[in-house]
Amino acid sequence: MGDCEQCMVRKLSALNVLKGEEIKSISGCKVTKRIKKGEVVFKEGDMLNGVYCISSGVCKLTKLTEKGKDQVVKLVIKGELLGQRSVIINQTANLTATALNDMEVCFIPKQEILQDLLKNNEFSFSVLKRMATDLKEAEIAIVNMAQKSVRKRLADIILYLHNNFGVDESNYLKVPLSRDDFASIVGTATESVIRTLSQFKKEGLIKTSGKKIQILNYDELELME
Amino acid sequence: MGDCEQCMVRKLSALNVLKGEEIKSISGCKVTKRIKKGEVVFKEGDMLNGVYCISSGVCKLTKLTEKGKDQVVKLVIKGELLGQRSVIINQTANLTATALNDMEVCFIPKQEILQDLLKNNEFSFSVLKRMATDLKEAEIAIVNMAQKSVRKRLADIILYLHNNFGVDESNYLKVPLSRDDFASIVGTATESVIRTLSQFKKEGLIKTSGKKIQILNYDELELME
DNA sequence: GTGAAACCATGACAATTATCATATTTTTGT
DNA sequence: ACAAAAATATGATAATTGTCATGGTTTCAC
Repeated sequence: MGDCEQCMVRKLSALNVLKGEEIKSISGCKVTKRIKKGEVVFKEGDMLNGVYCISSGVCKLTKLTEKGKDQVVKLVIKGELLGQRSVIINQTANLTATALNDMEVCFIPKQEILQDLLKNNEFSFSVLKRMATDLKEAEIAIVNMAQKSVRKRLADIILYLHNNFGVDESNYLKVPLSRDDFASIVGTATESVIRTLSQFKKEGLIKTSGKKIQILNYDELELME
Repeated sequence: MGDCEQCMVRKLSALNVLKGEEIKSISGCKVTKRIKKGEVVFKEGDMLNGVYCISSGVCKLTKLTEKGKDQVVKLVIKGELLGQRSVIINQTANLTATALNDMEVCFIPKQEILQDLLKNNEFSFSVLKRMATDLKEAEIAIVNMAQKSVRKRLADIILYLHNNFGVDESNYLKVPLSRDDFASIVGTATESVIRTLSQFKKEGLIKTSGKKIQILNYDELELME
């Protein structure tokens, strides 16, 4: 149960602009939770009683399609808030949040956040800016989904994982995604992912070891049309 | 040059929560513009000096892909603000706005909006709620792009146009989209749109007259998988 | 009104992606 | 360590979608 005032993660998030009093208040009512890999933080349709500030770990936000498949909409990382949108518009969650590795999150009750939003203009402007950025990214995602091939979308997500989540000591991507996860990010069949990764291997773009992936030719992945 | 205080369109928008003083100030500095069908309001990459409040007409927001195609991200209608995101995060426009029919818009300078956002908490919370809703819709669009067939996406947009923009006296869709526009909304080739519309005609789902489209079987368009 | 330009339509074919079947490998629980 | 379960891999084939070519229609400026 750390002190929010000192928390480095908070300083990365929209909560960074909160003042002493507000932070003390959050410190007093927040609840720290550990979430294991594969566990669900909240589900599409849940009414959220607060937001989650991610301290460590990575989480996927998915939406269930009519065919019963999951589609990943966004990967979320330390320093981002989960569930803020549902709290702001007071609706049930639009997406399901599932941990991709072990996570630590701080749960902050809804009324605490709403109170700060209404009182502290700098804070609501800060949340507004984050949301504007999220919206911009979502728009880009729409265009990519609509216009890029499965092959290119898969190359893109590999590069994205490399750039945003880094590599381990032997240069393999850190985030452990299954072929199924890749499929639901790219929006394609699992077999298509497997086939395309095999193709990438043949072309010397990547190499794999079990489910781990290492980039061999960054530039060509990026330049792929 | 109407008076914003009385403006019904403003009352539909996020500007509805502004108070007397603020509205008078906007009334004094806003500029009303007429934009003809096909004209560009602003272009991807432009630095916007304000936001546009749409009084009448419909406009498409597009993004240019690497292949040089336009992808429609959103259709925007009376009562919505254009360019708010760019103004809030102080970046160049991410999308191009083009009039689909003759439009009337009110241009409100950036500093006016920013000043109100920083001073009036109710206003920034109102904008925040709108943006949260936009984000939710964008997420749904990502899932639809990823998971639905061209055939279903085309059916969806026809239903959307019917529900949101209505029909004329002979039941044809009011918004005049070309096959090209449909293609860049659905994210497919123009020929695929034409073919699929022909298919819909054969199946008795729609009928056409020139470029105008009329829905004959709403339910089946909706139930299509 | 008329000719040019833009738009719509369809065929033929190629490329991409999905689906189903069936091995093989890796991971996991005990 | 070992069996069961899950995940990965690959082939065969079908369905969807894209591309190129070509011709007919509508729209619009003059």
